[in-house]
Amino acid sequence: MVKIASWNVNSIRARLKNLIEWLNEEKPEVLLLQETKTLDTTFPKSELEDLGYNVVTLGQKSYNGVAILSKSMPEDIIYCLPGNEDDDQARFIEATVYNKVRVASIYLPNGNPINTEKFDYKLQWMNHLYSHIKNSLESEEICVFAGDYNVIENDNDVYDPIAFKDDALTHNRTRDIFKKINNLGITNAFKVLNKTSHQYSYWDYQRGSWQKDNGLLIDHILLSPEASDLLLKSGIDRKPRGKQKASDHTPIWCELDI
DNA sequence: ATGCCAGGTAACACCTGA
Repeated sequence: MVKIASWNVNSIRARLKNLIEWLNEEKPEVLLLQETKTLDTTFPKSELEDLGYNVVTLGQKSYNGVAILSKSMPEDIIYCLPGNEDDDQARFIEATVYNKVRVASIYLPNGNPINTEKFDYKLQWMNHLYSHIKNSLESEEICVFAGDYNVIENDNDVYDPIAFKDDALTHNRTRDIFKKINNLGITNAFKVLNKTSHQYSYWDYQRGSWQKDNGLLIDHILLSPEASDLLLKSGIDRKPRGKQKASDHTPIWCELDI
């Protein structure tokens, strides 16, 4: 059994204590990180290596940043979304773990406000991701595309759909590309096993959103058919969001029969 | 319409996030 988790930590350095505590409790074999917000040179690599993880990072100063932690040695690492080589934002890293599982850590652009170049950038980035996933599926490998998608797939994934109309996370153009990705033959690891609606992975720091459960489901683990065949369990671990100095996102995870 | 909160950077204010 291999447990693969994804967590937007909102700064690896600010979250290191919480992260180490969670790794010691949950012991995932693989963790995909987003919004590490620091350069590769200032990433707290040795602290995580001390827990038995191999660490590969794509860092950036202040913003973005993704990483892969794996108890097996990551191989065949790519540091950019294929076809998007001109991107200057650190939002994608992918590697092979356990000799046969292709895992990608994805930090998809937020895209707000709509009707700006930020939204165009998001849609363009999503189109590159669609092409990459389409190409990857042709390999018939075990593929796990996980991360902060910044997509609210439907109105059951948001506490107040009215408040999020005209938002880049719910916009029809955003949802249309996400639907196209899912229609390639992808399985959403959380949703396929957890049918209750309004289960969230993100709660704003503001307005007491956590206390009121005013959340969003925007973190997703998407599986290729070969990965879906191995899916045992999945879930969202709400515990870290309730701690002191929490990230605004909480980990999402799945277990594969490997 | 704006700030609410949190993090980073740089400098004690401003940017970004979702």
